[in-house]
Amino acid sequence: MADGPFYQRIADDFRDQILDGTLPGETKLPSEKELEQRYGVSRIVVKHALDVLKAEGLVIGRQGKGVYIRKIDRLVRESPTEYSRTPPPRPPTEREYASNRDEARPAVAERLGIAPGDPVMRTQYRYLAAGEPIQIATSWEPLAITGGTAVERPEESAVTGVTARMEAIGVRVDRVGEALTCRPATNREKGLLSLGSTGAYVVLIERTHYAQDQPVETCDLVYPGHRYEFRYAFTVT
Amino acid sequence: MADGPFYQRIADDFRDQILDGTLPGETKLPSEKELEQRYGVSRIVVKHALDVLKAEGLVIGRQGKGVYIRKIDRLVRESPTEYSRTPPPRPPTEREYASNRDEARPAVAERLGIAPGDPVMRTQYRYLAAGEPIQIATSWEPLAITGGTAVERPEESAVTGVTARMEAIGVRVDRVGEALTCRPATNREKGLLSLGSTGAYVVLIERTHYAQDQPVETCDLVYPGHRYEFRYAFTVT
DNA sequence: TAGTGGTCTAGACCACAAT
DNA sequence: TTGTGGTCTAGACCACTAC
Repeated sequence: MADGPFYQRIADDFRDQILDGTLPGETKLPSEKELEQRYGVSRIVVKHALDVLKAEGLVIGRQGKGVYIRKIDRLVRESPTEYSRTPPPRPPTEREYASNRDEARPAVAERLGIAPGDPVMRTQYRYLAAGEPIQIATSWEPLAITGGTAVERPEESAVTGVTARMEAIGVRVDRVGEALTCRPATNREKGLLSLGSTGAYVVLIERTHYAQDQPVETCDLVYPGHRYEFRYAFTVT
Repeated sequence: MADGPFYQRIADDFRDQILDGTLPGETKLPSEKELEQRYGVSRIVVKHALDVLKAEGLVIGRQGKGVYIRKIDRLVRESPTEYSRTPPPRPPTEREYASNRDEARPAVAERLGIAPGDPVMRTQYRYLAAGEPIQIATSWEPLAITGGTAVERPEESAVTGVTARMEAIGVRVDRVGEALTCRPATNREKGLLSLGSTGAYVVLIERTHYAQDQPVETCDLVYPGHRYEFRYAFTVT
């Protein structure tokens, strides 16, 4: 068999069986006592192996019941081939939001092509489906563009959607860029997304809208990583 | 302060500092002994906290030296806005590959719109930069399409790239779809990508090429999740 | 009440790095 | 030699679940 420490061998055994579907979601793992006997190690080694799997988000411990394989039923984020100016109907989600004037942090300033400290409108969103949070987002718009207009506050405008709102003030969005990365969730994200304390990683999409190569809005979209699949479609020319 | 168990409080403290950049890459964490005293807990609790951070891929333990914050220098995978038929020059990477006739597994068959067990050409790739593996991929093509042609074996053809090879046998690729997910690495992937035993998660892109809505090739692209950023660009119409 | 996992302690031995 | 992290043991107490 494999060498390496016992706890890794145990974790490796289960990880591959979980990932290849041999052990489907909601399956109960053998009890810690049984694993001690099966592998001939002490309880703490078994727990260490299970802790690894928990931290990877593959299993969930339920006190008094057992350790269960985490069920994965991925939501799909369809990325539009073309970002149209008439956005498609939204899925049945609730939305919480709040807008505040703010000064651009350096990272945001760079994305918006403005100076750090320049005034921006920051809007924070949280999307829920069936009462469960499924996405959070933070958007920044330079007040140099929207300040004083009818669409200054994104969610209190007559029209919604970045392209449509910009269009309403004569700014024609012609390009959108997305940068997607994957990382562990911060404590704030765990709280807002109701993620467990272990095995929580998120997918972060940094999205920027441009009008003639000038950024007019940038946004951090944060998704629970284990719950989503991201689809992109391209046309070959 | 936060409540919850000590090991989580410790892990939470460091996680947020690492993610917001307060603690940059290659920083050495305080020694376990020092953390014991700082938090007033036993060594095993400190180790548990560090184990959580290791499993999340945020820190790396170096025996005899200390625990260090993992450095992140992300490679960028630029996704072409339009998949052109003359692919852009490849980055300076080496490539290993092997092609074999195979029978389609059910999951692959479904992606290719063929029956399970139908003959396919399976090609496995591994890409290396500066000797380090940075990506692995597995491609499947129905032999019903390429069998007996000059491009049957992808890497031994005069032209490379799916669109160009298909073009050479009169199949005109007009659409490409990608589905991106994030998950822990399997043992096989850890081996092929030289990933450490802990904190290893990958980004999987399932990509399919279509010609008139008929799948002509499908491919699993596997990237080390912590090392990559994925960019997508869209034109607003 | 019995079985389960969750947290924590005290201590041992090992491998490796720096000096 | 000293300090570091890596692995493992034996055992305690708690919280929760099921019966």
